[in-house]
Amino acid sequence: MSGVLHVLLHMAERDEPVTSEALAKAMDTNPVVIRRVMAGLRDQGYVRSEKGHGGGWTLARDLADVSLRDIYEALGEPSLLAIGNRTEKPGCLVEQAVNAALTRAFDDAEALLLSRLADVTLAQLSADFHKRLIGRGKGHRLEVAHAK
Amino acid sequence: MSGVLHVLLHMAERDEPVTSEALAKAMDTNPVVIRRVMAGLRDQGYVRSEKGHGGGWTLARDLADVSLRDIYEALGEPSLLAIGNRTEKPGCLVEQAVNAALTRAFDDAEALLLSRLADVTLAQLSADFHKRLIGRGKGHRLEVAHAK
DNA sequence: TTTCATGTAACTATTGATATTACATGAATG
DNA sequence: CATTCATGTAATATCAATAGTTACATGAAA
Repeated sequence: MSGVLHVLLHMAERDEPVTSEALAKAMDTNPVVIRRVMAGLRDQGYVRSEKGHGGGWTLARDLADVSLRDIYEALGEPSLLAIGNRTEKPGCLVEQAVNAALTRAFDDAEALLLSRLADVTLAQLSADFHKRLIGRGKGHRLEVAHAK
Repeated sequence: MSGVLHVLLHMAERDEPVTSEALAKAMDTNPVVIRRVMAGLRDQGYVRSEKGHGGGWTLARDLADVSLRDIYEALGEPSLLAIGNRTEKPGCLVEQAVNAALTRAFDDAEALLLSRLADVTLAQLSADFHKRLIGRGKGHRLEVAHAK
């Protein structure tokens, strides 16, 4: 999630396509990992990919039209909470009582998180970034900001 | 978390100490795992352990005095969220903007979850269990409810 | 003094996430 | 039109965290 948003914002600062290799270097990972993740976003229409010379990844949507929740969903809605119920349909009544209470708490927290993510657009993140850029050197280019 | 609460409520239904072996069988795990987890709770004063014949684990506190958050903290406050920021103190301004937004959302969700856990006591869970018990066979004994 | 139970360190196994390798497809370039 | 560059994807490997196991020590009750 964090890494994907990072990548998307860097792409927004570019006119030409960015290769998986360049992104992988910046994120300190492997190009194939980038392709796997981006493939999901492409299938949902958030980015485009081009093969061959001058190819790579480009944004397919206006930043203002995409919320963090959109991205979360495009990533396949991975589980947000680190803990959960031991079993899903327990026969034991004790466990049923425990599950009921925990599920209530978990669901509420998850719902809040999702609504917070829905409140923030990529455009807002980009604006925040440009605000931070003022008064700093021009270290915003992908390769420079992530120099080894 | 789920498993620990389960164990504590079963212990509450008993007068004599419960052995790690009995609990392990019910939780479908190993006695040593039970001891490791319970040792933490004992150090925080929530349960007592006794060696030798007739030994095992007993509750050390009134169920009404213990909230789910207390148990969570006694377990060492494991991280609640499954996702987080890629790096903690990023030099990249893009990442700083991403982190700031995500951290806000994460912190809010975590705070809500903790407050929900603080609202529920073991006594409430026990009461819910006994309510569920009405109109059901007497399948509440540890070994019966968790028969293979 | 034997049995039962916890206490704990050390080790092993399992699992999920991430990374890597290998090869195929397709687009630009000279 | 062959070469280079880039993505697409399956198969495999690595790694770290969690859980489980073994082994042995301690102490209490029978």
